[in-house]
Amino acid sequence: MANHYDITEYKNPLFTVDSVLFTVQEGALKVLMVKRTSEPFAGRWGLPGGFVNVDIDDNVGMTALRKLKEKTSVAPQYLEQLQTYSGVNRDPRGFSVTLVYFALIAEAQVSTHIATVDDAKWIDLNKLTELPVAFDHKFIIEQAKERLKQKALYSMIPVYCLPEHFTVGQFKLVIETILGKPVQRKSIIRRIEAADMFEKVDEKVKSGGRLAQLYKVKPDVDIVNFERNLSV
Amino acid sequence: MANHYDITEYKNPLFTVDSVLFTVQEGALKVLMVKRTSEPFAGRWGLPGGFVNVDIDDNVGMTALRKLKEKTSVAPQYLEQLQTYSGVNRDPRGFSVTLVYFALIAEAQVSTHIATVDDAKWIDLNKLTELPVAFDHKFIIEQAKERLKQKALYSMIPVYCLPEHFTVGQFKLVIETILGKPVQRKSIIRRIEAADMFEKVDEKVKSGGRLAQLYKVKPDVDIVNFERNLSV
DNA sequence: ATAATAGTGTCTATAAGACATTATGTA
DNA sequence: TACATAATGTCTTATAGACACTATTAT
Repeated sequence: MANHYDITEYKNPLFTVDSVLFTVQEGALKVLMVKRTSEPFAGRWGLPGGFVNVDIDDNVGMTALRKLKEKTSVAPQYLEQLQTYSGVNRDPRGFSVTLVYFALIAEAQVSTHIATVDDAKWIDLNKLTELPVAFDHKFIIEQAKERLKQKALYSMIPVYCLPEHFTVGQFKLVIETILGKPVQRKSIIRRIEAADMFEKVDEKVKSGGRLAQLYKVKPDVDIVNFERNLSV
Repeated sequence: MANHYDITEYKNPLFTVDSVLFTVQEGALKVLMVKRTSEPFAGRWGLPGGFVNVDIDDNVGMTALRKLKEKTSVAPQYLEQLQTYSGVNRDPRGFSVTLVYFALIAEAQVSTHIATVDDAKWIDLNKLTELPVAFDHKFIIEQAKERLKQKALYSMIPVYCLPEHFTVGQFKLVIETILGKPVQRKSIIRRIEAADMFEKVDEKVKSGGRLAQLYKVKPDVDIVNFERNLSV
């Protein structure tokens, strides 16, 4: 082919796909970390991820899902691209590029699986400083957390940390955990109504007081973005 | 090294960096396109970009800047990551990954340079359908445009399509061009004051009526995000 | 004086915050 | 009955939209 651009002339950067999978468990924001068995940073904890397998992955989103499934056994309820991190110094093997995904899941969906493996576990974001972490993953997790906090202000994505059926009280707790501050129950109810993403389940559950209405996400709805943030 | 992960075992995906550089010129939103001289898609128009040169690029942001500088001679006033696009079918050479940046520049900064080269030109977004475009770049440009519109609702980034000194009237025109609908002059003035990103220049310019106050961006300020969108 | 654009004043509309009130469950 | 949590009602607050009004320039 004339003018064919021969890629073998170029040193290709190392390309990997990692994911920051968040959940809310016992009123704490947690992130899934994996104990590394191979160099570099063997023995330290890092984000679940790895290399693209061009023979089985149709695109890099599938790489992220495949690697997450290896650790959790299921696909996350929410997945979007966060950012790409790159540099000549972030990996001792040379110039590296990591595409990082940002994911949410209900803890109950994966708790039994996580409990059975010993190389993956939920790390409380407030205890991340104590953990020996590989690469720049601590920094990446902080950026992912900021994105999550921002999105929690103008969208309902925190619902993807909840089980299929959930109450307003549970929703409130998840949002408050993510934001690190209280929000008005009334504001959440108003948004549940305005978003038109949710429907009442014909069932109520105990709550310590009056029975609480259960809600679920309507099938095949998209995330609604509000025009205003909750107050910061 | 024990457990060293040998990357030569893996077929590495093709990794490139492209940029969607927008400007506003004569009341129209335009994007910088480059005529491709090499395969694939030789002769078609594509986004400015190319392969990382790991010997001279410290990170992929520098790749984007280097490639843009080749076409415009200057660095854009605003640059951020848009998204990564990937797939086994988007490039005939095989599985490819493109990290796309999203950039803004004042047209006056580059007009003379663009005029001297014949492989790069500004394409009106409304005339993009007529142009033979390489890869999935048409789709990518549409997504970049959506991001720009969204950001114009809650931030002042459209200012990066303006020259160093600008009037409220010019700012208004740029925002309206990006959003494709009129906005209240008053709303812009309110945000200019609230953002605390701008300062008055001790100079006014002709406008067809009363002289218009010039503004400029304060040095080293960050972009302010508002808690509310302009109305959609 | 007239037209044109800049800039201000101010009323309305919308959605979030605050918080009192009512509802309904358990101990 | 006491208490706890759910759910509603409603007043306040903040900021954008609408638009009238004033200011200043050129012709």
